[in-house]
Amino acid sequence: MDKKTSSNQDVEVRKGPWTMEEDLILINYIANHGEGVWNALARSAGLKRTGKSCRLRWLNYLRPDVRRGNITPEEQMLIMELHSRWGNRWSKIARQLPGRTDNEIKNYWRTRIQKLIRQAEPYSNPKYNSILDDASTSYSCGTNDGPPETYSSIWLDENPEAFQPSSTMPTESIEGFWSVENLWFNE
DNA sequence: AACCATTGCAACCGCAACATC
DNA sequence: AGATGTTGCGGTTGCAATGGT
Repeated sequence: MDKKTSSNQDVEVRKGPWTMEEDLILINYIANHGEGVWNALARSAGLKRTGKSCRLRWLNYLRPDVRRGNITPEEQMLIMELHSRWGNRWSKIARQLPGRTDNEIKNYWRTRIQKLIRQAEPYSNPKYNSILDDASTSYSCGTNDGPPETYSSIWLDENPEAFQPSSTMPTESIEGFWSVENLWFNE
């Protein structure tokens, strides 16, 4: 799983989890040269990764402004709200949540919110089923005749105690920011 | 303690859109 | 106008961590 050889001409391409050394190389290179054409960047930096892989790693984990973990109740509400409006437009949703990435939101949706909705299913409210159908495939974008009741209202129905406005935001926001040290040693 | 099932998440893949030549 | 390369997006997979028995 660790190393593989790409099909084109003996160019060794690493796959799988990034190492700390690779992260540091990428961070340092971008710090010195800025973001550029990712394929060229990967070569110039001496990384045996595809440009695509470098871009993903940078955007999702290494960028200084990326917040990781601890999705707040406010953010969860917003995700539900926006998903009810836009469907699986993860990058669009992510732009409304500073520091959050489309990948994180997508994962969060699949692992947490879908589970939440499924748990609500036994109550056999038709709205849950329609939401699940839509969520598992995709919304037809641009239609603004969205559901009158949103996910957030459903979620609040199920978790009335969970949302306490403005209680947790400041500290968690700060904790969400990374450093190379806590990226690799404190998690 | 050992095994199995489930969960959460990082990373990859395929595709479409866009840019450049 | 077509070929080629790059970027961005959404879906999916693989695997480590965790929980349950």
